[in-house]
Amino acid sequence: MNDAICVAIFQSNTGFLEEELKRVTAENKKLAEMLSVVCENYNTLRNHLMEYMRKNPEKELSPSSKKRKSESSNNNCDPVALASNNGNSESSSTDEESCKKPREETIKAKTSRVYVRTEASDTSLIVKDGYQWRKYGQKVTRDNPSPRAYFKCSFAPSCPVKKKVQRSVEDQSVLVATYEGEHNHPLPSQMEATSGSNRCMTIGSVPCSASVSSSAPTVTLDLTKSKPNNNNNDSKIATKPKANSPEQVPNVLVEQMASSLTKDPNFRAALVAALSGRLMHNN
DNA sequence: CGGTTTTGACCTGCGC
DNA sequence: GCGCAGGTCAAAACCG
Repeated sequence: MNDAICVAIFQSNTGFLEEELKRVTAENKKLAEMLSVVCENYNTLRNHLMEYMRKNPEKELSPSSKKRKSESSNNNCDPVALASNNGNSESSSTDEESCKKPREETIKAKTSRVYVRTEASDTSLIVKDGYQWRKYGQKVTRDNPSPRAYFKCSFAPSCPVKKKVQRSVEDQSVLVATYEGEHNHPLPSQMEATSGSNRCMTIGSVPCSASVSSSAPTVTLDLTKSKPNNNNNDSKIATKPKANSPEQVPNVLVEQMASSLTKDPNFRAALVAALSGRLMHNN
């Protein structure tokens, strides 16, 4: 009799574990698909850049008679940064260093840029990255008809991080978020996740969070899928016409980006928060 | 009522 | 020195 109970318990546990294994496998697959989408977006942008540069070979050299700062060349041609980086946003900072005054070098400890794809109809300049931001200004800049919004991190009063968000000139559905400085506090959503209530980080809803480390690749996120179902996410995320099929993405590149992402502590923290949040939610 | 957003004014750096 | 453009401030409006 006891044996029968033990067997029943064992079988139910096995079933549960199998179920869990299937779920984790599916989740793993989902993450791999997300990564390939990131690669795909990268390639799309790069192709756009190549095409653009082919069509306007000299335009780059004379954007306007006035070039106030190196940043202007840095800021408005996002795909340039993307492509020239070849997946490494460090090049943008080397650009800055090459032509920046020492004063700025000392002030700007770390800058990084994140590309977020949103609905074209979405006029808000909100990039959900897990942190709390307070908007302190908005300005229409010369090189871009869409306004640029200025944010400060409001989670910690002493946090020096600032963020600029502006729509890409090339693609209005892409938000370009430029981060300056480093957070001196943990990710708020991560804290919430560990306390059992993550507010916005779920894998299925595709990331409110993007890596902002300047040593990490520039990342394009696709938020056009507002809320795919957690469990049957078919991951047809990219909405733009495809320049490259996922099969064309070189494995080396995928691996390179994957390793860059996994090396980034911010990304890992966000991923852990998201996963733990989901697991807790499921259990 | 406190926090956030909006928005015009102001400050600052840069090119001419 | 002047004008322009980006960045920031701060008062008012807004919102939960």
